[in-house]
Amino acid sequence: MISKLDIEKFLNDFTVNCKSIQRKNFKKGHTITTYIEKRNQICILLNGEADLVRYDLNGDKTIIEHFTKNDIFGEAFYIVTTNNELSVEAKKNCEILFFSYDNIHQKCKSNCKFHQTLSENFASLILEKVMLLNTRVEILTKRSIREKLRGYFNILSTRNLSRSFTLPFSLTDLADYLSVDRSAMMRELKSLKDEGFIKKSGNKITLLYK
Amino acid sequence: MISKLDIEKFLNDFTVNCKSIQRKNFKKGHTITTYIEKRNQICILLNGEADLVRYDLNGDKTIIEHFTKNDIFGEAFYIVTTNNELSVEAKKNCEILFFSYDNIHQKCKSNCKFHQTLSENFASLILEKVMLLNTRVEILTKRSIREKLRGYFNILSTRNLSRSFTLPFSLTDLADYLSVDRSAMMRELKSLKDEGFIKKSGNKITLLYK
DNA sequence: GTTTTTCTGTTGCAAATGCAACGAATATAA
DNA sequence: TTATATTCGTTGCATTTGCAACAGAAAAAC
Repeated sequence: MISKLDIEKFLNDFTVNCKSIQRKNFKKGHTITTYIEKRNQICILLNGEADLVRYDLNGDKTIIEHFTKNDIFGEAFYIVTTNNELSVEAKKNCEILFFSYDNIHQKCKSNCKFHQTLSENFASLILEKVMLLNTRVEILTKRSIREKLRGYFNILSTRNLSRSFTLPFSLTDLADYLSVDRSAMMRELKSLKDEGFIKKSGNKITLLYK
Repeated sequence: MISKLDIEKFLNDFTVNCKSIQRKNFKKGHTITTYIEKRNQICILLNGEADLVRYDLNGDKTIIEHFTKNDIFGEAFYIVTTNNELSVEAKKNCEILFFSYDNIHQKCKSNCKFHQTLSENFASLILEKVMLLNTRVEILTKRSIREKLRGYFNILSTRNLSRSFTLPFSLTDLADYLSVDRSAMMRELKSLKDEGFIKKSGNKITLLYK
């Protein structure tokens, strides 16, 4: 089963000279791609950080997903409706691998080894995405900010095999990830601290009770 | 690309006598499976309806996913942590196909045609799940009940190629799907109706404005 | 056909959340 | 190093949302 890290390994081992796979660079702040038409595009973020964002009719911006190194994304995963105007924005300088879902299982003319490996392991790659999405849904379905925070902290704690962990992004972004108001979240963090459930210094959290 | 409907076709065409794929029936109200240990189990709901539910520490029940005919689910899609106690409950009599992720790509000894087809099309099956989850996340990230309702209605309307559509489940379940309080949602539905955004009779909705 | 259960529609009230705004602290760019 | 932008931490206040409760409608079970 291929993991996120293995992508890197394969890229190092085999030169990508296959025409159906493209590699591009984007500067911070630029738009990497938009989900408008159905081109079945799939992208892998090799380096940098990017957000999948939605702009509401009233101009409000919402971060739907946050991508880090080796994350997989693209409009191929979305049912594009006219109501959604989704785009992926580079939060730092990004290096992206583009290819199409349609030719993923086709034999590559240049007999490119990376293409072959990608095809063989595509299922596992998506499976990881499913797991991430399931985690996100489980947190988003919690009814209160407190429950969302505790749910997310528990996951981070389990992942880290420790009661202490560092948040993978800023508190501002955390509020976006949990889809709650930042100040309300800060208030709740303070309560959790005051009531002795967590210890917090900057972005480092320690769970005190189970 | 295999679709949900094709599963049915394959089941009709080929008898499933492969040992690594099991078929079981469950009566309404019974537990189909639990996500506790990591057995990499994958299930396909052939008939009936089921819910993936979570029981909180205080006993509250939350519906995380609702499955209908030919949906795919299972603990293989979850990062199981000790904090989650997830189980799948039959809401109606259910017929389920069980198999393991581990042996999905292994050659089946009985040379079973279904197994082979499943293996070849597994990626597409999961891809559909990703799309469903993305839709769900997009709705859950909306900040107000009104926005959630409008977002969901827009999706149903687009899917149906019409401004009128029937909700795929009860209003009680809709509240669960949107992860909001039912009475608060009813209040919001009433406002939407009173303000002329929608027309509603029972479970049939018509969008009046864009 | 009758009983039992679930679902719908509503409301008053309490509690949680979002909004706006601010200075201080950090981080990033020039 | 200084200037500029972003993030953090906090608060008062308005609004939304959740909770509890109930009666009638509809659906399911018997």
